[in-house]
Amino acid sequence: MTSGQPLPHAAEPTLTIAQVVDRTGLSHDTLRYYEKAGLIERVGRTTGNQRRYLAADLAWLEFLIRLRETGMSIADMQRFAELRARGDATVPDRLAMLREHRADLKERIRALRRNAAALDDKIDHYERLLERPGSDDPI
Amino acid sequence: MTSGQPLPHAAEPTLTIAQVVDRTGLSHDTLRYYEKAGLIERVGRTTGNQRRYLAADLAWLEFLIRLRETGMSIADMQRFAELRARGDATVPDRLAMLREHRADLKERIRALRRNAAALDDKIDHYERLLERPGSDDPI
DNA sequence: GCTTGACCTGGAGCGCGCTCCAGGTTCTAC
DNA sequence: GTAGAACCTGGAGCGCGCTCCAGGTCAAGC
Repeated sequence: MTSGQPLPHAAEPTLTIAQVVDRTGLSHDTLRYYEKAGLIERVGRTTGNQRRYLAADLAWLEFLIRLRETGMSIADMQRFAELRARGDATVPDRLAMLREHRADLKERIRALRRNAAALDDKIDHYERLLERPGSDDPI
Repeated sequence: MTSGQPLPHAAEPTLTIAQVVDRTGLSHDTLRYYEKAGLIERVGRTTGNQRRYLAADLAWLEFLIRLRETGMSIADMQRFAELRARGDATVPDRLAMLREHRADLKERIRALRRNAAALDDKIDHYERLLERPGSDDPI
């Protein structure tokens, strides 16, 4: 039986801000901005006041990045982070937010696919225009 | 044989800016901004200097809206509009732009779908958390 | 003719999501 | 101990895509 759980009181490995920049692709400034904005709870510091990120911080950042990439605003991410900070009692609210975000996202994906199809048609039109020049060029 | 072509010298019907606002969903200010930015060629005016849009203007605006909805920047739309203004010789360039835009768009759609799937997983996680409270809540 | 609402212009302002800066502190390697 | 890199803070600035404003002109209905 291997030990899968972290040892209690074992010093958890931490990451400097530069390491988090490397792993997430976020900039130093964005990481500080997210912290200042309350998207991420105040990260632990060394005695010299330098940030040290835990694996859990990284996982949360990666989740935030996913929310951002799917078009969630900073304001909504702030709401979500605030709910999360209030603990398990807010799980239903968080679930509702995620479900709504997912519904929006899927609708946006559908709209993009419709637009992509229309773009395909426009491209076909231009291709025909190249083959048979002199036809009308409405656009 | 019905006459499918517009009669030469027939007064083409025109639209006021308010009518174009209604049909496109763009605001007065956005329409003026697009014209100032060169996205749309200077629209015809009445003797009193008020804009009158032609059906072709509307079609072009609708195309611009599609480009915008698929994430094209104003700067790229300006490039496209400029090529269009230079005439048929630029069709190959326009086609290249549209093909590249389509490739970007399809990649973004794929990324969104991946993120949507991950969001589904996260929602499943929260749903299980609601059913069996007390489990770990990593996020 | 008058009123009222639609329209015109140039330019300033705004909300978003960062990004940059100045000036100082801390850490690491030698 | 020291140099140089990494890090800290508050706050200003920026690029994008509009949006608003002031101060005027024009048009349609009575």
